[in-house]
Amino acid sequence: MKSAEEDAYSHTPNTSVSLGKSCLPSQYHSLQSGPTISVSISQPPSYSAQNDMRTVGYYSSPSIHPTEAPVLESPRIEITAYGQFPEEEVEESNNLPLPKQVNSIVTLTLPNADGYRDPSCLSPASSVSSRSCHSEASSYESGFSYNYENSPQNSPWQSPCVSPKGSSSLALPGEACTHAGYPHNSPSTSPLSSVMDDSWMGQRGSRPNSPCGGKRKYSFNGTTTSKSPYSPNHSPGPSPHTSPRLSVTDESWMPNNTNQYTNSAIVAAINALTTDGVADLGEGIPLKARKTSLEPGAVCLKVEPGREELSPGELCQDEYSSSRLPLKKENYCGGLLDVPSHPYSWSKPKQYVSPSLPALDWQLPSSSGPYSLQIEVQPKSHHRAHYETEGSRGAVKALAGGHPVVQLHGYMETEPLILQLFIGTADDRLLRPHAFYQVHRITGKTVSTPSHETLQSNTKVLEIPLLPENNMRAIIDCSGILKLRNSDIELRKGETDIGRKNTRVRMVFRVHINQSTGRTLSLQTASNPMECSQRSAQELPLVDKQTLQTCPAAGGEKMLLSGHNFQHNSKVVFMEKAQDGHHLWETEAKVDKDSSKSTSLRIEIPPYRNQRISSPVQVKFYVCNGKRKRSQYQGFTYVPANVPMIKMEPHDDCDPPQVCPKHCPVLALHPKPYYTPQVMTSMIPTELRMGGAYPACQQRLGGKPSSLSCSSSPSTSPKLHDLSPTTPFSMCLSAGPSQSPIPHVSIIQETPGRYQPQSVLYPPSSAASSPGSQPSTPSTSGPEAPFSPTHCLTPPQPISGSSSPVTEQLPKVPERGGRSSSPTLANNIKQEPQELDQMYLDDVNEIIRNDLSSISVHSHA
DNA sequence: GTCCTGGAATAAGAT
DNA sequence: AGATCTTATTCCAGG
Repeated sequence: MKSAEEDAYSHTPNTSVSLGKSCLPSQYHSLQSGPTISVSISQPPSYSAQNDMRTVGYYSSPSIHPTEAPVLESPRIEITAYGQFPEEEVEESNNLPLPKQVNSIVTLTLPNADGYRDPSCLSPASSVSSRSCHSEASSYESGFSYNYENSPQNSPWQSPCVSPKGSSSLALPGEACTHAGYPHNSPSTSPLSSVMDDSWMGQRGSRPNSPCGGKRKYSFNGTTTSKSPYSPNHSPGPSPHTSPRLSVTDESWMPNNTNQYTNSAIVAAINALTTDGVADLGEGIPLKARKTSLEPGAVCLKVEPGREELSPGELCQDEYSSSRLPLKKENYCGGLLDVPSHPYSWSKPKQYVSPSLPALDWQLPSSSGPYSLQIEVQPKSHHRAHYETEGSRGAVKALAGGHPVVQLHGYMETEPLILQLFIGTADDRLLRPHAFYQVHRITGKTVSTPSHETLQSNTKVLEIPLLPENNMRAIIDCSGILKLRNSDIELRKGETDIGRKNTRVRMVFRVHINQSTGRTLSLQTASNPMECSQRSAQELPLVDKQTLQTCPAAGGEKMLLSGHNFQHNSKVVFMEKAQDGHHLWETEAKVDKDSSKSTSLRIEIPPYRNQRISSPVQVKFYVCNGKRKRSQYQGFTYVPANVPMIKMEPHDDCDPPQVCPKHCPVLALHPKPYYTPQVMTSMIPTELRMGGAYPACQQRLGGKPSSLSCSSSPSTSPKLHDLSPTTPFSMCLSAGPSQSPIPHVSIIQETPGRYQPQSVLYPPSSAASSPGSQPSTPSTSGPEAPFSPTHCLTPPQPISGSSSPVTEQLPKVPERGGRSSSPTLANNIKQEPQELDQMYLDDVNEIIRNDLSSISVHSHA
């Protein structure tokens, strides 16, 4: 079977896929013996499949072509969808589960056969994990490799910001399998999947490692199979065993990349054609995630009745989700999930009625004018996230017991607001929704804070009321963290981050304040990083705080490190790396073992290798408990002995400002020094707002406000993001070419092994929506491209607004191709590192150095 | 019975 | 290619 299967995938030049509800299983199986996959959807979906349809439409779009696949030589999969929605109709087909078109044929061109399948990537039937296949494919395709070396922990912090180039043909088999296996989308309940599993993975171990085969053994039992495999509604699944989890990689997770017609695309298309509302319920949410909140038979996210009252923002941003919602509720969630009664009524109109809210990956300020969103009580640095296969592991707690607390200061209105919470990344790149973790709503007796779960661009967002009577303060005792399987996420098209060792997250809070001017002010703040893995939490040292940020080159000063898992024999190593990642210097600091505890280490700053430095030098240090048990890098700066205090600009790597700790205690306590880029970036919007254009160096310049250095939140940016209804985010999409005279801003971020410049582009509108405008980042438009347009166009305001100077929001360039589905995505293009040749890199660095230099000089002056 | 947790077994991956 | 160490996931069991 396996061999046959592989064969089919490997050698079949043309694959015709027709999705058919009833025949899928068999059809799919036929695959094993034949080169042709014929899956037909003969039955109109009885669920909302807009997403899927959209996806399909996207894929079926004739204008889209895999950039890398030679059409003539590529294997082709023809999807004959009966009842497929035309792309244009998808959006308005909320209530049109039935196909408006029949026999639409989607022809997907795959990379040529050779590259199309990696011998090592076995079919689902094989025991080879798709993950490995996929991962390999991804890396391979991306042309990058993860260099964990750069980080003591091999951290994810360095996940490459590379967009997949598209064809992960290698993964095709697996994905195809996966999807084919769940033609009906109802991942969680689809009996088909069970069938598939049984027949395909029966040999596999209980551990699903791959999306392809990832199924728990218990799901193999025949009972899992439901009688009505095809209808989510029928989802038999009373038994939890029913599809414990399906591959997260369902179409919903697949970003649509223009140039990614790979297996993923195909699978996505297939799924789209066959998926029912269930699947897309959590379009971005892994089945399991949905499962957590579902009762048997209900395959959906915790969509409470109140869900209907999606915030405008949501509606706007996730038009698809909003459109789907009704269906979902009606079909699957109605009455199943009730929100605990709370004083706060979710049905209450949301305060932020702005049609367009900033995408989750946009960098927003934590304060503006009188308003300031602050995390009064930080969450513990460790929180073991639960898998979909596990029960909840409870709400995130605060270090001193209790739960995190967030408060909006400066808000004097009487209108309640909504506090949004989602799980963001904690690496040294721009804050963005974490691909491998999702916020998980906790309910129960112990939860005092009402919450409401929504979905925004594939990211679950918890909405919590901020009430004036509570002083706009909210106790976050309703938020847990769900871990998605790496293999599932990594298979998502456009996803460039890797899950392995990418276990740090931050809780990101947002609030949207409607101002009298009619504008909406969006503020955001992020918590300190939290380690979410069991092992890491137990073994890896973690530095939460450091009492010093800088010290004279002579060293000798004492610094107290606060954190976790410090050991008696913990070592603290200071080191310096060159831009190319080479170690320039490394030395061990003296640890005062007598005064050190598991949560604190007192060390003596070692002298810098060069006592005659004329300018501050950025170095790093980490705590080491032994081989492979190192903390993340912590930033530190050596300053010239005779230079008392300098408000330095970031180094080439854009590290945080080097402010003498003694002069800025707050900063000194700041646990994470590596967020400057975000802040800097966040500054841009203001510039744009003010004048439209901003100098390329503005980020560097603007990023240094003292407030920044003392900001309690790494992700917090000092600038205001004033949203105006008239300037919907979407406008970025249609932003006139006349804007952004200087659309290109470069910043340097540390990446594995070296410092790499990142480019943030604010291309003209045309570029934004034009695939071709994003040469280096297919993923940019990829994952969510299909949705983006809608999203952007959703704003009630005429796009004319787009002609106005770019949005005030600073669209952060999504670093994770698959993540941001925001329309802005299209506008913001992050050039992939690989796109920059060293020469360019050098040039950029040089320029920045010069700028910084001069700035420093001015500072001194 | 459902949550929460803490631990740990085990497979997949990385060295 | 095999051994060994890590990390990711799944399971268990107790409160």
